[in-house]
Amino acid sequence: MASIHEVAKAAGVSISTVSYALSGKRPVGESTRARVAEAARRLGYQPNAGARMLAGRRTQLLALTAPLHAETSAPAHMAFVLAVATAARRYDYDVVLLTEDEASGGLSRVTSSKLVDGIVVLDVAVNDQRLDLIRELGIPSVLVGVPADTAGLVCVDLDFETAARLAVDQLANQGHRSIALLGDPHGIYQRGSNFQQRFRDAFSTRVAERHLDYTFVESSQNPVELRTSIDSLLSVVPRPTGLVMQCAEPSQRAALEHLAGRGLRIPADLSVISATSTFDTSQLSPPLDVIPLIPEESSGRAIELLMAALEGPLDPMVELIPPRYVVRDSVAGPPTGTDPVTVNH
Amino acid sequence: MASIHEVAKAAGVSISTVSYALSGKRPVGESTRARVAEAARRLGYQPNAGARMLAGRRTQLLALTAPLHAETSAPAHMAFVLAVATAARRYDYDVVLLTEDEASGGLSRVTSSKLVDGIVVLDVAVNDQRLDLIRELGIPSVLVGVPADTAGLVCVDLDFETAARLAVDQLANQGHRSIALLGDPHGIYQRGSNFQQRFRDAFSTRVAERHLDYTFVESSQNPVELRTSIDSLLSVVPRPTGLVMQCAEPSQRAALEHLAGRGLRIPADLSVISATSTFDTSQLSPPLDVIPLIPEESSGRAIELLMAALEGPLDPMVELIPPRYVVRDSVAGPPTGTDPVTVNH
DNA sequence: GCCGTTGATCGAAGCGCTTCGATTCACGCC
DNA sequence: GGCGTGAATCGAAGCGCTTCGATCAACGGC
Repeated sequence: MASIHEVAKAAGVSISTVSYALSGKRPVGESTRARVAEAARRLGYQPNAGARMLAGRRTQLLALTAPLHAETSAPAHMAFVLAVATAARRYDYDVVLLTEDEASGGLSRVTSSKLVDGIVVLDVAVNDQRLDLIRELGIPSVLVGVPADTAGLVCVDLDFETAARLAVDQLANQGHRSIALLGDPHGIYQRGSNFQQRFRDAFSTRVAERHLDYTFVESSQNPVELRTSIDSLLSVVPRPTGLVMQCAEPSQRAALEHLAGRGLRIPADLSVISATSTFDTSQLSPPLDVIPLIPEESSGRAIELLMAALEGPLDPMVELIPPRYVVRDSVAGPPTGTDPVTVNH
Repeated sequence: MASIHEVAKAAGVSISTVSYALSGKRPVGESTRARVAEAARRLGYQPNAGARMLAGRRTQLLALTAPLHAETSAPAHMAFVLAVATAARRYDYDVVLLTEDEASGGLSRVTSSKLVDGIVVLDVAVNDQRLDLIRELGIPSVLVGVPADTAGLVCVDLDFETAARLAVDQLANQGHRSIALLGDPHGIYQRGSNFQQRFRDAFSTRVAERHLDYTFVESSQNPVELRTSIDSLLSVVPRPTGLVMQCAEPSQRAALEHLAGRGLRIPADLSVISATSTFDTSQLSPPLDVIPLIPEESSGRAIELLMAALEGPLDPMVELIPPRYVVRDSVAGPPTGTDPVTVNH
């Protein structure tokens, strides 16, 4: 509750000296600085946020726009929201959460009332309605994700195309000739969620380049449908010997489960790679090779860029974070002809 | 970008008149009010947030503190965060997100810098470290959840005790004499998440009151462990004929799945109730009877109370929202002796 | 020894809004 | 006809901070 005046009085200096001593925007004598710092500490001084916004040019607040459809794969979203908030704090920024219905209205509101210094856009759709607004708002903004039209935008994301290639190549290099991709449920592609589409498309492109047999199936929350999908995968001829799972954690768990039930040993009978997963695959059985999607990484980089944009205009760009391939115990060469597999039915 | 001065000039009045015309805090002539409103609209006037905070006594900002441990059952949390933000907007409030590590530090910061008018506490632990701080902060606050010590606090939550009783009674009244509860994974109880404990404890109390045989097992993310738990449930003598699932959606799905695999028909062989679920159980097979936990309800009420607290001090209280029981197709009487069940092994 | 310099500090002007008197004007009453 | 009354409007004082000159003292060079 202490104001800058009280700190000034306690330290025996003027309020402007307090301001400079605390912000470091002008040199202040060492002893003075120490006295001010001590007084501020002792009084528990916290600059009034409103006054700061009004007088300064920074509000120390960021807008975080994340639709957060209750249905969407929430765990991953949550991790991103969390990561953005945490990263922002490293720069002394707090985050104002803008959701769903308010997506566009909220952005104009917090922008024109000068509540926030910048915007982080999460859960970017391929054709996102928020983007035109972002473009015309002219306020520093960074997207985590890559929409169809990136003109005038700063985007950060994992390089899903490379990730897809990495997955394909890993299997191809081990000698697999027939591979499969277990993607997300239909609704996710349909909704235009950007990265799943990018991954899937790059995957099929790479598979063609490597001249592999390729099967794509969508997963499902419904275990019966999921099993049907997996069964249909396994009945493809030639049977896929490599599987990439790019879907939510429960689906990956359920898929492993079902594969085990079908008598398939991983990696002896089937090599499996978990792709763009935000969870810990070392806890699965077997621990899966994984190309992780690390929310802290993309979000952290997004905040870095946003902070740079606050200093001065940034050129539009799309920054893709190189994926990593983590080896565990789920990939090997394809089963040899002399070691035929029995698939339970 | 228009300021109140420009609106005043455009409408040919003083800035104070603009302020009163827009806020309605003093009577303004009808024609004047119309002119002001029109000018504001035409100029796209949005009051400067900082100036408002500084001059007024409201910041129109709420702190939302939600640990959001990345591991915790995220989907439900997300829904609550979303619901709070949405409810706040109905009162023209925005929400500043405070997470994890920052839980306490963040609260002091946004409070003493007068950034926020009030606090919503989510994901309350039985013994939550944030609560002492909340108590001494003396700023309007509402918890969604009920901690062990509610002294001096305003809490809102579903009445989990009644929900538990409702579930037990529903089965007991149908004639079931042996029932089981499939709870959350061990870690959740251990972490002190409040409502799961309350539900479990009330459940066992009620079961004793109704003189039923009772089995409790924890669930697991790991499908193998989950199945083991369920198997151990089913081998209890007398075999439970009623099951209440109070765990995350994937576990409920997996459990149903496994039960079907074991050859148990629902509700013919086993009656099942889904409790405190935030998802749509009508999409499961079979559609489950459910005692829903509705984030919009608790969060909405929390915001209502918080708004009341902003008007004037509220007496500490614990407001429990009565649960509802939704009938679908998963509960019937216990199997009769003449209709013995074969359980696959 | 005087002046220009430089570094440290201060004073004051806002930032854009809310809010509290004060003012103005039209009206009706004695 | 003067005055009280009340509604409508205005002016100005902050809210607590940042920031831009201005001031001041100490110092070295001539």
